Amino acid sequence: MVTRNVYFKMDDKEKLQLAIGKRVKLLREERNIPQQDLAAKCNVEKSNLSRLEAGGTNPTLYTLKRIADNLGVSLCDLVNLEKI
Amino acid sequence: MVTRNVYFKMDDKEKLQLAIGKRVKLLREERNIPQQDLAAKCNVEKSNLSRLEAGGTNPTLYTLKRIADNLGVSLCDLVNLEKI
DNA sequence: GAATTGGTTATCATAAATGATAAAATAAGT
DNA sequence: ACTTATTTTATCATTTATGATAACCAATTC
Repeated sequence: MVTRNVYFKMDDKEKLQLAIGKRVKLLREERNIPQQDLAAKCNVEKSNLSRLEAGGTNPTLYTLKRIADNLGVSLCDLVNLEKI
Repeated sequence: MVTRNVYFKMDDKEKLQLAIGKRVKLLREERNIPQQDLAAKCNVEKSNLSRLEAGGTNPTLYTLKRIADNLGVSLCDLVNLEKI
């Protein structure tokens, strides 16, 4: 049995994922852009974007950058999340 | 024009990676924190952090969050990159 | 009711991020 | 020059983000 030395509580990651998902969904819906349209613009699979908005993934910087660009916000603005 | 790209053409992803790496390195050095110390605090491998600062990886949001926290900046601030 | 629209969920494959370790290179101090 | 500290680089294993596809659900619209 390998004991991993986890510095952060395990649900910090999950909270972060939920927060970024919520933020993307909010910004997208404010602009009335269907999920699949945003996905297409960003060159991400719609299933992937659905998972992301649901907090089911820990997106990479590049994925976030493409989403930010196509939502018309800065990367900084996109990751301006509620306190976690 | 012949677009043969004999000379290396950096794509957006690579530029982004270089930019975030540069930013992390700058913030870390401003605080006089050795790479290995920051890596340990963030619970990331020092080799991983070295690659990240060199622009050799496309970090996930959670990795960036841990780095931001341990550098004492917000995520928003960490990804406040030069125009790409 | 059938078709459409927007979204979700499941599964599998692949690419890539990260972990883990070691060695080599570089810088800094004595 | 000799340590010591710091960083870089290489390699391999593991985990996971993403791609790709399909099926499904819930409203709407014709």
